[in-house]
Amino acid sequence: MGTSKTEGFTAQQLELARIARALAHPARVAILQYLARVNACIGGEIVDALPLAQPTISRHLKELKAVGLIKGQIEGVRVNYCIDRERWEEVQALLGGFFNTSVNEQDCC
Amino acid sequence: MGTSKTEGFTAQQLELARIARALAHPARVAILQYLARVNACIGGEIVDALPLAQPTISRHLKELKAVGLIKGQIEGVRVNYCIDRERWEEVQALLGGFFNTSVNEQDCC
DNA sequence: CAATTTAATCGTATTATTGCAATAATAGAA
DNA sequence: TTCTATTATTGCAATAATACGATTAAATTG
Repeated sequence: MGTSKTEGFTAQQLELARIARALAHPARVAILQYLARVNACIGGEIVDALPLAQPTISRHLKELKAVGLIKGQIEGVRVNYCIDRERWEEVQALLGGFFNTSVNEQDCC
Repeated sequence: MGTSKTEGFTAQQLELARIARALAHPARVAILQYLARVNACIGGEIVDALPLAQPTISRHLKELKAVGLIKGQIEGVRVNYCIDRERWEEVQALLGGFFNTSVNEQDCC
């Protein structure tokens, strides 16, 4: 049905999936890398840095904002975007915890 | 257009997005957690453990296999699934590297 | 105010994803 | 071989995601 079932899954599983989905597009990965690399908060130069049209990037920014990974501050005509460091570390910890789940040492198949 | 553009992005960005997409569903997160938790390789009990129909889970397993996070070994009528530990650690390192990107200390907006 | 600049939203087209019922495929058991 | 058990595949239907042109909104400038 195109819609993911939510009943029967834990809040953590849903949260992990939600975060992963936010990262599940090269443009959004690129945006985050760009914002992390540039020392200052950068506005619409993101559009110049990516091979996508402005409305499309605006959409991707919106999705990243929705999961809290970035913030946008209106500054006159421009908008300064930056990574939300607090949330960034929160997500890092969540994903780190997931991947640190003890995986059996010997491959079993 | 429903299809992500791939030109203009780095191989690493595409790979990260591909991995994230594999994790972008609670059922797939749950499957990985289940396989990580259960000490032995478990076959179709996954179907009993999740609130989804068998064909749907088969589909999710296929996607996890496609990114290499799990392996399936046919054993008679059953299939033993388990996490591919090598790939698991590879993905862990990739995501870890991504999130360890130095993010500016002071929030800028 | 009019013009400009920048970002967001709308409208639309196209493709992808999700889910399940039905069916097929495969291997072992009777 | 026939039956059973288990997993994969197919065939829909519904919804989500992606992309971009056109437009709108908001603030600044002249």
